[in-house]
Amino acid sequence: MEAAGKNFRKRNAILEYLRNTTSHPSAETIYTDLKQEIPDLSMGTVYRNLNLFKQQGLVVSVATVKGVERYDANTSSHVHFICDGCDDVVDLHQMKIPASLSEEVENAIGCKVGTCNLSFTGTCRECIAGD
Amino acid sequence: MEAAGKNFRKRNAILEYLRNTTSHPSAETIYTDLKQEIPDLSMGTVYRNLNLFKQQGLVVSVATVKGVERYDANTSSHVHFICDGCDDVVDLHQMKIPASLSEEVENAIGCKVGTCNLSFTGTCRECIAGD
DNA sequence: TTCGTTGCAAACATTTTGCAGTTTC
DNA sequence: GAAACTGCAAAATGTTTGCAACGAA
Repeated sequence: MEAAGKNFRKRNAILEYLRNTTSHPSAETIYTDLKQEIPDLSMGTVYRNLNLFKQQGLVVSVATVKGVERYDANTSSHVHFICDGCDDVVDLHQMKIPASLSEEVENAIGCKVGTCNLSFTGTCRECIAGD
Repeated sequence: MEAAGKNFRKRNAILEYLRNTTSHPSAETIYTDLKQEIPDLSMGTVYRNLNLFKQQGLVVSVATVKGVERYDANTSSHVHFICDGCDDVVDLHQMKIPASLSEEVENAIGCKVGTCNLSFTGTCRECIAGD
């Protein structure tokens, strides 16, 4: 796959894990889940690869919830709801961010915009019910 | 000021500091700056009071930039631009978030929305110039 | 053999906390 | 004296990194 690449089993497993979920997991969650199929996986590998993916633009960090970074392989900018109760991060695909907003920001302060992030926090339906 | 309150000198200094700036400082920045007028200030006090203010709704955390939380005494929801180069967080008062968006989210997934956060990341004018 | 990837554990940075001392009422 | 605030330092938490070992070309 890559120029001088080798031994990608774990790297690919981490990327696949992220591509097959919409739950915006933390490094810890990825590690714990993958550990079951790959017992000799280490946290260092998870973090190293997550940072690599971020550099390559394959993965973005969508939020930091209570001090913990959350990752997403869906890199197109979309809207999130973050529950203060259960820390769930859910996609709101039905809502769109007008691309024109980024230009508006660039014109306003003369910057170059890379990403745009819109998120809501509050209490999710389950946490309201469970009280 | 408060029911059984006492000895608010440092607490008030921290809150005033936040109210007199638009720079969205970190706990560390607040500590370092205030330390000059209050030499016997400690980080514990800064963190303890920031968390208290958050609980009371006097202060919000607007972002986590490179693992460091950033605070703002302007609790009305507004838009931010975060520079990847110098980590500056700047207000974009000219842009407004329609309040109707929160309702839209609540209707979409049956949650209760508390806050709404819109931010852009990229490179600020100074960092573009300085390269 | 060479070079990238990994496990492990130590290092690091940020934030929280326990405790004893101080201040205000 | 009671209750709240604070300094200090230790602890807790999340993340990064050095190093030796491993695996694929």
